[in-house]
Amino acid sequence: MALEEAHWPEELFADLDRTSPLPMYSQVASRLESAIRSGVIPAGGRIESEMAIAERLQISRPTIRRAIQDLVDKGLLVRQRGIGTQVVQGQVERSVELTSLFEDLSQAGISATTTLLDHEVLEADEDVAARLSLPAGDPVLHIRRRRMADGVPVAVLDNHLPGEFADLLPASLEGAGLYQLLRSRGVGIRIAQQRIGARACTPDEASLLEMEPGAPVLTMERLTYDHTGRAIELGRHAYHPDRYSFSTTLVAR
Amino acid sequence: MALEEAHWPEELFADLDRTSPLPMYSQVASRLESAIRSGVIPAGGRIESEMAIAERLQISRPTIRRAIQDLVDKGLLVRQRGIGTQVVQGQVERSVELTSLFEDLSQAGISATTTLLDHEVLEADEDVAARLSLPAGDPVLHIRRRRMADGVPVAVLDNHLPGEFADLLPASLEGAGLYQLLRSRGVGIRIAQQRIGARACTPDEASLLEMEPGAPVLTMERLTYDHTGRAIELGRHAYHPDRYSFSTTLVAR
DNA sequence: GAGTGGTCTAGACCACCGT
DNA sequence: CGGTGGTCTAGACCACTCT
Repeated sequence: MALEEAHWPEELFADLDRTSPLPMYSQVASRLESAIRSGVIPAGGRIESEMAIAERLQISRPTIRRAIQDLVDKGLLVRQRGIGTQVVQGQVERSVELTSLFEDLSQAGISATTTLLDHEVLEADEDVAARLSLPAGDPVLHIRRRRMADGVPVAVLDNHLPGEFADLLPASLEGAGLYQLLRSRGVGIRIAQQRIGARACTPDEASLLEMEPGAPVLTMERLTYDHTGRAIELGRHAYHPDRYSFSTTLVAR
Repeated sequence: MALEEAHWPEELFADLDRTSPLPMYSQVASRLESAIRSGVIPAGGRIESEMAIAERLQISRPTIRRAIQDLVDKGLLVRQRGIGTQVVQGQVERSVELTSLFEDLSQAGISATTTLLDHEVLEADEDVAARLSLPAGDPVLHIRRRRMADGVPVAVLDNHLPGEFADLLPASLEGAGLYQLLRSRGVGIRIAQQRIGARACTPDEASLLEMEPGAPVLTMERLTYDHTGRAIELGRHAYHPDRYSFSTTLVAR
């Protein structure tokens, strides 16, 4: 039985721009990705070989290879030596990148609002200090917020940050996401280690999230690092499980 | 203030083997990783430049670059153009790769045992069929298991697989992990899309997991694909939240 | 044997950072 | 300015699969 052959419309790579600040591998990957997501290249179908694409686009094989590898790492493509490269079957899920809850909601077209519940500078206890790679007793900013989506409470967010962020204004924290504020100060989140679990909600959370006391909440503890590898933020969050969940896609190397 | 300089013991890369079936980039990466995890290269410290390592090891820069990039993707290193490459601060967490619960437990030195609760061949309903990319009505194997760790119940695992796996023996399902059985049949899991949430447990789950009725459970729905991109398994699992949680580390690209 | 992806090489130019 | 990582090239050899 013959595998589906790949014949792509010529326009697919029509607007590649060698002078663009975007790297060529990125341009090729994004065009391939949209062709896959739109079904132009069908699920289960084979794509052309690396050499064939390289020759067609007049781009070297390593560059094409990198574009394809990026999509393999995203879980859209699968490769087999001696066979070729195929599109993964089944609908492709848009995976959660490293984003904040605020950005997740905004991107879904949902208006997110925030209520600031706590905003104080404390001396770091041993646990928080160790997580943030600070000496115990150093000042840390502690904030606690409630996040609503379209008027419905979704999560209670509890965060600790190094003392130098103590000047984050309460007003600004109600108007934007934390990562957004940090980015505007030149601090980009690069790495996040997180642990996801569940427990019964506290009485406090029950009233904030408008749940029955003792009802389940989804919890996430997240430690984030910036582009220099420095610990920036420790978050302990509780989510209303009917209104939020975590999606990821894993790819074996 | 001077940044910590990197002077590595000469033995670090002593046993690199060009004739090994393991690629050079993999050998270099694993040695760098253990040097970081063991503290030989301290947290926050800078490593040598790509060119310096390449010259020292007599390996080309692209190969060294790939080794380093693998560790960046794992969240162990951070790179800045014009500056160099540094180790991320804070203790490095061993992140969850694409593994099954059974393997997770085994690797932690915990003895995992399984009780088979259900084992039947059904006609796929529309939902299951769509997820597995099968026509509705096709036969599918449905299994339900309870997983114990050191004699304590940890999770209830509910799975659907394409009908061709209907010959998986009940006995073998009690003695090994599902992925392990599939691998021994030549089916390797390559991609997993998963959604993690929480809810109150059912009465059935309460007795199986030895919990109070209505207590919170951590849930995961996972759809896995093999190396050819074909959907292999749909899992719906419920975990005792005091005995299991999910850890991941995300890296921005 | 022909074609595929997996690895590796030896260069090149660039953008960016520190001094 | 020299050094760093980011991108790109044009080859090469290999292991593997299908015919």
